[in-house]
Amino acid sequence: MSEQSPSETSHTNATDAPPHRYTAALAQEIELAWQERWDAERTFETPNPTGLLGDPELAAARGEKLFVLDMFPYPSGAGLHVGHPLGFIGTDVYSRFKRMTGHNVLYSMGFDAFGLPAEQFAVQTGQHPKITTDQNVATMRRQLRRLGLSHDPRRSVATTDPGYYRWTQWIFNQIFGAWYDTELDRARPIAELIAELESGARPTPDGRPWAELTEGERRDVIDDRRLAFVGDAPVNWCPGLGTVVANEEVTADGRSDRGNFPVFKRNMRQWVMRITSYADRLIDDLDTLDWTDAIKTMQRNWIGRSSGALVHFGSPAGPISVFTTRPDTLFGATFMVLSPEHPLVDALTTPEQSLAVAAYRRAAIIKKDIERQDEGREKTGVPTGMSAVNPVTGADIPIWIADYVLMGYGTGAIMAVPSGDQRDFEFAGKYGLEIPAIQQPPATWFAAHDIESTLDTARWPVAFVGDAPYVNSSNESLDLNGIDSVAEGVRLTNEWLEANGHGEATITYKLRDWLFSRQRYWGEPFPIVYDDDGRPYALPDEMLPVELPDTTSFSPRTFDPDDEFSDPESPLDRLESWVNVELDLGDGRKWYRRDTNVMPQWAGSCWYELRYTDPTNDQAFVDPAVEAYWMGPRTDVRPDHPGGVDLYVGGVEHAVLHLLYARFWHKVLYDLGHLSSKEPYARLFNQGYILADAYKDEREIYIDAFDVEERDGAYYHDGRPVTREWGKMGKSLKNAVSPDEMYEAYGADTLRLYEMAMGPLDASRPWETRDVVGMYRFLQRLWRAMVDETTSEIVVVDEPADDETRRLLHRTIDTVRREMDALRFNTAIAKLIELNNHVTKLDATPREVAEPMVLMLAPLVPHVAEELWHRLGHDETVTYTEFPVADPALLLDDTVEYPVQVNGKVRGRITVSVDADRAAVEAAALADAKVVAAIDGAVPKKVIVVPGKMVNVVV
RNA sequence: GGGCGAGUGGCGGAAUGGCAGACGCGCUGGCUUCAGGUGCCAGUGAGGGCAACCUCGUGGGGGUUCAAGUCCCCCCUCGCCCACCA
Repeated sequence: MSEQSPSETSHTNATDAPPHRYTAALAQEIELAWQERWDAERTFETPNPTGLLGDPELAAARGEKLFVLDMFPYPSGAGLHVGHPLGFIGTDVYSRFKRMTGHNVLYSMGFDAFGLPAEQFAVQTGQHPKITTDQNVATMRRQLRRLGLSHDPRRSVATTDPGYYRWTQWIFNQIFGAWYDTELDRARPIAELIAELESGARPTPDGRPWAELTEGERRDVIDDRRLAFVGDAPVNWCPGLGTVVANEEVTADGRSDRGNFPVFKRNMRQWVMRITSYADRLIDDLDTLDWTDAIKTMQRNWIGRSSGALVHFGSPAGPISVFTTRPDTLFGATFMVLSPEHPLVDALTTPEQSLAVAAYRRAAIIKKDIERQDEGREKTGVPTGMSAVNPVTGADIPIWIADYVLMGYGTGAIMAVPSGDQRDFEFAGKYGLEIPAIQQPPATWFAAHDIESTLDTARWPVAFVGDAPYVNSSNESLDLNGIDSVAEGVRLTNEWLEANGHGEATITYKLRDWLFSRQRYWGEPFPIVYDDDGRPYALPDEMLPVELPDTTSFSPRTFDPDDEFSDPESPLDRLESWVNVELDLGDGRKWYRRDTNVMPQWAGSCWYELRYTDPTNDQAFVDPAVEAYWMGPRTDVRPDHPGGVDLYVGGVEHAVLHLLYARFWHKVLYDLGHLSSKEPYARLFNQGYILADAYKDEREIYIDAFDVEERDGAYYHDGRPVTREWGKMGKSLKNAVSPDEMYEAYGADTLRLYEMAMGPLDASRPWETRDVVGMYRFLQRLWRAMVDETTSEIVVVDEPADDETRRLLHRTIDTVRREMDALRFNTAIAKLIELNNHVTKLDATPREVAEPMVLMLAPLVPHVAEELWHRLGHDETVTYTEFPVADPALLLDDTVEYPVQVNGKVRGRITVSVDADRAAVEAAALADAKVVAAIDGAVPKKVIVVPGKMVNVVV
């Protein structure tokens, strides 16, 4: 039975739509069939140039390499909503487009599956996190496949797979086995440091010959230099989570990023990575990256490089160093302020002041940052009773403590220059401290503050900051008076400080070293054991991976969130039989204790893009030739191209954490000679978010957004008024739309098309379910233009297209190619709809238009495009079919229409030959009846002709 | 307080300094239908006019230009990031 009769149709179809209309049911049928065929034919497998996935001939035939990457997801148990795959659809469209324009595209998807949520879910349900994680990964793979994403399935990785984290541990050992050579400005293997120490080329810290050091002393010297080391340093202890966390995971109000528990600064022995050694390179190499300025600025601010000077002030407790960006204002430093946590506070406090100081310190420590903010910027502090000596004036200046000076930045102490710093100015004003003028502000400054020009600072409303001549700024050997440049003042002061041993120019960073250990279960174990003296040893490669031991006791020990003095306890500590291990590390069999920390969740995401390139390699984390092929520097793109992924798409929320850590690891691996690329991500594109309305009732509780009714601009739920707000789509706001609903109603191609059409990829935009139907109608019109809805026969004709249609086709090809290349899919879609709307009006669709139209749509709606391509008589997948190329001859018409403006307003339009010269265009414009009427007899002063664009007559 | 970005119809959004509002939603009218829906066709920035057309119009105010949504200055609003960083 090949034909259906009309009568059958009306009985079998409740909606009496024609039997072969492009409906949701047909879309689903097409989509599932093609997804199966792609799998069966291994359509999206991408050849490497060599190695296990190597096929050099196919790789060459596919064309130029292109590596397209998504930020890989965390496989949560909640399932996807339509907001999640926005970026994935974008990269898929781009990858498919690039395959059709002669590129060998690496495109894969992995899962960032270690971390707290899986563990917390496991604790709640009693299910082992491995089980729930595997289930979630499987679910997510299925959901992503249903969208038709063209990933190479062989290259998918999960960070929790021992075959993957074996290499995460191996990289850790590389970092552990490296030190930073500040002269060569790169990391080097620790063996080279030992060789230099042994030969005497590099002196030991205390100058004694290497041979005279005991074995223990040697280990201390070496361990002190490692890029990954166990340090006893102030860390962020979060009792509520039962683990320490990195600075980057602590919010501005001193709470944990996850869980929102209080975080306390405590000294503890923890793993630390020396990311600060790379601070300059992490800033400087941003210039070589094709990233948005917004993200680059965030990274620069986070690293927070500022140049200035360390100045040493004499005091009864010895020299106190302060950091300042304005050493030139030293003559105006009339007091000094220490942070309440500063180690010298006790030594600098007189007995008379000790009660007041102790009370203030206690209050400062208890006060949470959030309370400090509540109090606004009102400065508080107490004097210690002692004084320091200002090195340029020789004057005794009082030492205060105040909580506006932070222990975590600079040296935790400042020189206070009240006339040149607003905070110091406020503090001095409050406590009646001296405010000598050291610069003569310009008249404009006084005018702006509406006061007369005076050096009486008591009448200034604010401190002065900027270039202005110095006054009161000289001693016997340094004279800044009259100089009106801050840069020059800084230079002269720094010279003087260094010459007189009172200080030196220096650079300070906000970036701290990276706290790398966590007292949790669901993470990568450290490949480290300790001997009886507590010294760490990296396990040799052949003992990797150190598998996460199976246990039912994976709950972390958490504490009362406010119990600052609790101590972390790793779940792995409880596994005595795993912790104690007998090994031969080249020194005979001995007992060791394993490290019981796990790595932070960021570890696995620091290098996953590298593993995509060579996922099955069990000899190396990546074959150097494979890495060089996919990620090597592209000097053809720009001379200082650092290499890396060609396009990385993800949300802006990873601006500092993941993107900084991954760059750091990549640079270490580059320094150690394992990589050809200096950076992991050459180009970064931040996609927007899908937003949706969310509604709260009177109790401020979110209510299901789909039960809300709108009446006259107000919103109601069960008849009661609710308030509308705006947020990211998600379960917590109760406004998530599932992709399954969209497949059911329209199919995956419509969903893909809608997400790409709703706006530019980098902009956030609101989800509107009712708008989706527009793209569905477009696909129906497309289908109808090629397939008879009653008979399912192809209705494309072989007669040539008329001239107008052909020209429109080629203009569309020209634009769509450019727009897709620039990731502007929304405008590409608009052009394709225009073309289709034109084709719809023709009596029949010419093949010469139908085929390129299908090919142009293939990246966006791959299933329906494959189906139409197949029905048009092609056996091969569209995936590697060449994308249409516009014929330049058809981009220009024989005639061109010019709007004619009179004084900037359009008054008429003329049509002239495309090769009419300026004079001819002008003559035609001035002859146009409407233009003549608008000019109304006046003599044109000037006629501007913009060739191909327009004419403007000025009268 | 600092940095970055954005303000265009009822809505999402288009516009290398050169015809503002492409494309889609919604809305209005029509065709199809017993009907509803679906589908199709046409119209749709505001105001005026029977009409051809005219006037106004891209957050507000100034400026540059033959020409400004676009460039410059000031202001307002919103979003994001950082925030007593010495």
